Amino acid sequence: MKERIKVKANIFKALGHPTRLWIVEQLADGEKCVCEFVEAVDVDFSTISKHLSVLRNAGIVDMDKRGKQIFYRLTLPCLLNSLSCIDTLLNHQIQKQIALID
Amino acid sequence: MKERIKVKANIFKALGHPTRLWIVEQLADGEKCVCEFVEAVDVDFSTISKHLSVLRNAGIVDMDKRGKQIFYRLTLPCLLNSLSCIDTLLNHQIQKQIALID
DNA sequence: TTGTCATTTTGCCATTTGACCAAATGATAG
DNA sequence: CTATCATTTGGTCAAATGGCAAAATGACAA
Repeated sequence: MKERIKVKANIFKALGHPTRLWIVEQLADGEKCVCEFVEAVDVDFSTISKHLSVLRNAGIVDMDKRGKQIFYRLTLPCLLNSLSCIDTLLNHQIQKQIALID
Repeated sequence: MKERIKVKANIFKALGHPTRLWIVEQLADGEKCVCEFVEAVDVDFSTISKHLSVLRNAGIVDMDKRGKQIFYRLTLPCLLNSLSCIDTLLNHQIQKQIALID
């Protein structure tokens, strides 16, 4: 009961960083190699690796080693689709921020 | 695009703390007074208050002042219902943890 | 109005946790 | 062995957490 909510909060926490959320969204299309992430983001190689390990520990992604490269994929592809309410919330937030600028 | 993902990550981050996630789940039934949270959790009044402000800033809850008390409610009640995939993920995680103990 | 109590938020401080880079280590292909 | 791809470790700086005390806010009585 208490343990359950901790594990669940940990899943959300893992998604609660722009770079990690971006990685997860990239994986919506299918698996990707670590090197692809590194090319696209302007941070150190080790930083991406660390973010991937956070996602792994939260159980959001799985890894698959093939040859020299390591490929990551979502453990549950439904993850992003099921968050439509979060998107509604997001749109509210964006509107609010725009209102603040005006 | 980049701003969008930051705001979205912030919503997840807000949900990524056991106490805050617990609060959000309590609000599934409807609005609650701050004092009700404090009674149920063994932390300082100010700690709950701060968690509530994090949820407010993320746009997850709204507040409503009535008399001496302040009532909080979910801005979008769909929030909890739409997270079924997270629950599946959670069950996987729980199973994994149980497996580690055995 | 003035004072007081109850409810909640804020400010300040100490501790912990998280993020990032750089260097070191591990694993695998050629 | 060497080169390549990825993770781990160490150190440093920023952010999050939580407790305590003080400040706001509103209700209510004198």
